[in-house]
Amino acid sequence: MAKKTKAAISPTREEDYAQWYQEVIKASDMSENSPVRGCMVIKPWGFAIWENISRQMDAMFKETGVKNAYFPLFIPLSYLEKEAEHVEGFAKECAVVTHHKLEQGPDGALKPAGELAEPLIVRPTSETIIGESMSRWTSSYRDLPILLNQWANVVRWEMRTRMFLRTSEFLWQEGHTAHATKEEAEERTLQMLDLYADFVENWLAMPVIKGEKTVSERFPGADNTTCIEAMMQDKRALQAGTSHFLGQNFAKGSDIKFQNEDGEEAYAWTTSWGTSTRMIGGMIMVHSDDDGLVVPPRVAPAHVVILPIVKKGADNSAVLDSAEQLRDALTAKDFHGRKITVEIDSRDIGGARGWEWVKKGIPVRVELGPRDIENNAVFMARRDNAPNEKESMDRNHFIDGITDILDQIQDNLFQRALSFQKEHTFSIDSTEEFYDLYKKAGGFDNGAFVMAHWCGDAGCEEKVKKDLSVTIRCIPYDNPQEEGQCICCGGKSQKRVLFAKAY
RNA sequence: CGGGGCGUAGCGCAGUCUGGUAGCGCGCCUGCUUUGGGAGCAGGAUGUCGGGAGUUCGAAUCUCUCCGCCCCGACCA
Repeated sequence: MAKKTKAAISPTREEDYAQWYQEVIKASDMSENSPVRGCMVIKPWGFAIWENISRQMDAMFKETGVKNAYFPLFIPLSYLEKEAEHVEGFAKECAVVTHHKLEQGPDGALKPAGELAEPLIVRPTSETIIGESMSRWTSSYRDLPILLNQWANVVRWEMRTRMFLRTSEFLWQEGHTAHATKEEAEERTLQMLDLYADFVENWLAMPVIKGEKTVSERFPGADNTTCIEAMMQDKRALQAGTSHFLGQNFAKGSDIKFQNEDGEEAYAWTTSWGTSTRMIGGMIMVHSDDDGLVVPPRVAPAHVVILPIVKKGADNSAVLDSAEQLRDALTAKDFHGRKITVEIDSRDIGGARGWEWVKKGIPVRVELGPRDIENNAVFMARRDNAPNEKESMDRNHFIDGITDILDQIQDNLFQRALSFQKEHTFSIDSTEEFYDLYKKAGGFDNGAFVMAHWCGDAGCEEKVKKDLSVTIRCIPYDNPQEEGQCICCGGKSQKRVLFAKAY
């Protein structure tokens, strides 16, 4: 008799959320720690999710006229100094290259040699080096706008790292645009924010709240930072993407000038916007459960796993042939621009086989044995249902309906996450109630998203942060103008903002 | 970077206090029996005990030092 285990992942979310997160990643075989501090190895199952994310986002960017380019990994140290706030924001966490070769000492050990005249930093973000190019490419208003994106790795020497959420090196895309007018740049900033929200909601099935950062939370050097914030299952917020209106700050720093229609010299208006492998961390924390990873079908590495019921020593060729035919019938179909991807796992390892796929979060599992073949049926389980919830289905119905099933799972995951977010979002007007809610927050229960009034004063923002470790995640666009009193000082406020504990 | 915990087989851990042959469970390999949701029995393989230095006849165990991981903070473009 099999041992009874309630959940495939130990500890459960409730028992130890941080540890659960680590275990989900390990059990799903997405990634692992590397020998390099703070850097992870992304394994095929994890990288396939990133490939699906980047393929789709890339197509969406291009639909808006953005073109891809590539800029160097190394940035001259002096470039970082071009924008004052930018230096302040980044200098402390940069990897610096000071030498260009190694020499073997008498003891055989390799030592850096050949010191560089000017040190290079490994890019933490590329505004400054892309700005340098843009300044040379821009002389007339006819050269604008410049709409660029690059898929790249960046390095930020973080003090505390967590897989996918914050690693020293991470993969991302960074868009950089330059425009002739302020209005056009602001429009682009919001256009990309909307694109991010669209992608994250429809592909990662994560509901988000769009808004603007407060001054203290802005990107260093930006005039405005917009973001999308999502709620994790521990009720903490995760920023899933940002889009910045940089004003003319970087244009002035990098000398991005052009002559306008009146023949006058003007600085360009620039934007930058980015999303990273951090989205995968968010996806894990929004959808996964105590049985492991749950991946939305649209970004899943594979959609279906077929588990043929094989007997050791017996002639399994009929079952295996039937499995291959089923795979061929499924892979002939398209699902949102990608062929249905099918795995066949015919290992003879008993029930552990099915659990492995549960833990990997594959959307659909299909058992196929002699009885099913006799009845022209399949035994199907969905990852958005309990692991033991399975149904026998007519094989042809299954094949014809597979894209509908996947769409249902995708939709179900989104609706589930949306309900969760709504259930844990409150409007609060009483300071006491606000403090009570967050004072007991920790571990699995980090309170809620709270929509509360804020007077706009940085001191109030700071006080709440100091008292409760709760920050203003954003000033949501969807919140209406309304009279109210600041949750901290009682001063006048025109709008509710989003408070939460954050990752 | 501050506080705490930890590092022993692929994974999870005991052994460390009190120095004396390297252990357990799972996994893996082989065989037989099983098989529609984490199988059973038997046999077997696998270790620079995180690295370095020291104390000692002898170090996983004691001392120093470095590295890494996890948690809580600070920081987080």
